[in-house]
Amino acid sequence: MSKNIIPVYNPSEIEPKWQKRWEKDGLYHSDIDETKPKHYALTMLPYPSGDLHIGHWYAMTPSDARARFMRMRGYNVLFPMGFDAFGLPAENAAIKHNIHPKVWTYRNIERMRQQLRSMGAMFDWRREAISSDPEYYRWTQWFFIKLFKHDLAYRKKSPVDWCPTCNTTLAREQVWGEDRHCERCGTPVIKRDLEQWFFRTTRYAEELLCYETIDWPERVRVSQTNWIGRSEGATVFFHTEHGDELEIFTTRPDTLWGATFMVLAPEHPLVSKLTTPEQRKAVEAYIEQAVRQTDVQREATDKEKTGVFTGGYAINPVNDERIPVWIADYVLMTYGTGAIMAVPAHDQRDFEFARKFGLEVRPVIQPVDMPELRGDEMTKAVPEYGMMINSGSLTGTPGNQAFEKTIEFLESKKIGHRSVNYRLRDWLISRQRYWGAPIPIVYCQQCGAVPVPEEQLPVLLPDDVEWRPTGESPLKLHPTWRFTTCPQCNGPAERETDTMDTFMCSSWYHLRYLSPKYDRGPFDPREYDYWMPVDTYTGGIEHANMHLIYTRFFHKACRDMGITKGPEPMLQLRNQGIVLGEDSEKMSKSRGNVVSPDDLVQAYGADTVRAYLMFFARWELGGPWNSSGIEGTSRWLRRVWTIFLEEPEVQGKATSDVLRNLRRKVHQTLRSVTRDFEKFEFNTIVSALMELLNEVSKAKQAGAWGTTEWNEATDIYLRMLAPVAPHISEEIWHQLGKPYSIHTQSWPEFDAEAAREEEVVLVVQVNGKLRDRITVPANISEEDAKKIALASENVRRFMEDKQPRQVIVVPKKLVNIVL
RNA sequence: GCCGAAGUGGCGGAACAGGCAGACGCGCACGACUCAAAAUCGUGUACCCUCCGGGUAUGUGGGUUCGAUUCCCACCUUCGGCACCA
Repeated sequence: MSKNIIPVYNPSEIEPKWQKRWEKDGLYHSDIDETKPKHYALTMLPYPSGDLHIGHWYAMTPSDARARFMRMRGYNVLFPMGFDAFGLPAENAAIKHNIHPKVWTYRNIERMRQQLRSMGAMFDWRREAISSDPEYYRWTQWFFIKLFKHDLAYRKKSPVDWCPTCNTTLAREQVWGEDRHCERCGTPVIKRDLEQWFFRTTRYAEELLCYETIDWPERVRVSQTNWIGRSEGATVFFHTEHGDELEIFTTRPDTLWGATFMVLAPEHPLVSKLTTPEQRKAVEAYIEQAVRQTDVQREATDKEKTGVFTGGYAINPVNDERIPVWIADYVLMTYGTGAIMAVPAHDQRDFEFARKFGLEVRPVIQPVDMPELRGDEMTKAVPEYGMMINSGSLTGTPGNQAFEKTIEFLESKKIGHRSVNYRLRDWLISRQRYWGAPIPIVYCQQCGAVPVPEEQLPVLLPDDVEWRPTGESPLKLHPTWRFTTCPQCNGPAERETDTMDTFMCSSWYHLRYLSPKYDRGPFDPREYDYWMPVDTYTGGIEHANMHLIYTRFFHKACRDMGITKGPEPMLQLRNQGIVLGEDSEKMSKSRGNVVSPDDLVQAYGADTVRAYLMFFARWELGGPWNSSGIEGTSRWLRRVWTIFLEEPEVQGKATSDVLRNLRRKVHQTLRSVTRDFEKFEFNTIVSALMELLNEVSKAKQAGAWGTTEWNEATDIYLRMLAPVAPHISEEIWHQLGKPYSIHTQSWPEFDAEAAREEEVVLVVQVNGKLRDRITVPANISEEDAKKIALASENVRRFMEDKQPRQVIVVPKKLVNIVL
């Protein structure tokens, strides 16, 4: 029975109340403050699809909690939010519902702003940036021109991946899976030969492999390293019989003497010249079918090798041998030089090809532990290193020197050199779609591709377009937009009608947040100097090889152009996992397993949803949703409410032991919660707070209410709760008459003395098996611990009068008696 | 095939530095309150046995160690990524 009647915990009343108050007071405004250390906490910005998904909550609320924690620890924290608002879904919705992409997008943004506000996150909305605003994409275009002027953007005709459903080209990173499907819609892509704009990401391949200055998860670093795909080897110059240079890349220069033929990609420019009249028909037929095939068919690894002899020959520069030149689709035009030397004895692919077409297999490497290799008897290639044989002057070179010696040989003869190749390609940024930032280039018959002068930016996206997809850029179909005059010669000219990949917009949004209204540059340099780099970046792992490579490239390119500073844009990265449906499947409307955060907020309140999202799984792993589990966090917050607000009948009667134990538990929890916030271990933060509440509740029953210890416990508890559940903590804080706002309070001070244990439970083992537990003073000596353990009746029973061979004492933990 | 992550009660998960396996929560069972139910509060809850007291358990099999969920080796399963990259 309580003395006072308190109102029930009603989140739907207190949450909007405090959200309005915080907004009105500008509680979460972050401004430059040189007196405090800064902390730029960034969470990946959402695409305005129309509804905030539980996945957004899962990504954002723990990030918010941690940003709040950092703020309480004395940092001046910037935690902004915005929208990645250009992109295909807007156009698809436009087509489906006959609504303008712009109207659709901005309507969604408005709705999502409301949903985001319901989280009670500490977003500084003054810094909101929307990538489809002209004042934003003006600077996206400005960056494009900078890259263009520094030779980091170029236009090239090349076979590119085309999604027939989305009617646009895709960057390589946007083509996924074994069947090479479109990242967005799942349609297998096809190849088209198109003039497209690229950024020279490959120029930064080497630097992108260095992660020394950043604290990023291993799995992201490994994934990027694999994506970049560095290979060390040699470039070697072969020649055709006609004297044309035929450059190849190999990772095994030591096998050069075993090259018995060469293979070119069907698209290789020298194919036509090499082909003899007798072979022309067969070669052309092969090329035609290769082009017709999808990449899926062509690049299937289990497919039998196919190819055609060109009739032409090349000269191997190491031994002047004349070897036949073939074409085959297992050689890709997009890697290396599109041509290889084939060494069937030591490369499995070349081996399969040679066997199928009856070409010579000549071993030139003899591993020590293998019987002598004979080309006509081998059943598979031998890729291991070994002693060089049949290799002219290098014959006899041992395996561990073969690579280096051959490179020295090539360089001294000037027929090749050491080189490094990357799997990474240049970033294709052209999109044949409407709803994106127009590429600010004008084509003039006299002057060629001319960048739009900076003072004329932005190149505005017209509203009156036909956005029905035709395979052409919608802007091309606009009656007037594309026609303009050349900024250089004033002659008639046409605008580029492709728009930019939206990953371009999201490569620099963290900079626009700094000063979204700034109009003298993409960002205010004062803000940049104070806030950058981003200290903590949180978001989905799916961006490991896309956004997170692009944004690093972008930063490094800008650094070299004098726009940004430092080696990296984001110092610390942490990824959350994915929340699956209750059926353990990916959430989707068609499966009917979508969890709506709005419904949950209505039923339980934002604080409960936040706490449950932190509690229910390890953040970096995610997992299936469990709708009954949320009852636990809901119950917990209701108990927090009554335990701290409801005055009990029993007061001030607690024994000193009870109070000492309460203090100890409070400070032990403070230690673990602090540590877990630092380590992004949100689930144990919530469980530690639940555990402490159980202790607090017992102390209350034992009469602790009203004591100094009780007041300290309340104060520390609410401060620790504040980042997790910002509304209820503010409300209780307020009702207890403490000064507004709890969110501007500092993080509690840890008292090591209070947290200290005076007694510990000593575990006693005999031969490693638990036989007794004895409570002893924490500062017991090893000798005494040993004595007490040996005196235990239970222990004596299992010792069977034997003498211990060894007694291991782990201070404050255990005694193990080994017989 | 290659690379990465993960396998712990009925379920989500915890275990900081090699030292009590299963914290915290869900679920379930029983009890209190109630005319009753909900809510709330309390107690219990890995499995097996001969239930006093033992034994067995962290995907599987080995190893190191007084002692292994934790370290090492081999393997299995699930998930994610890459895939003829010369």
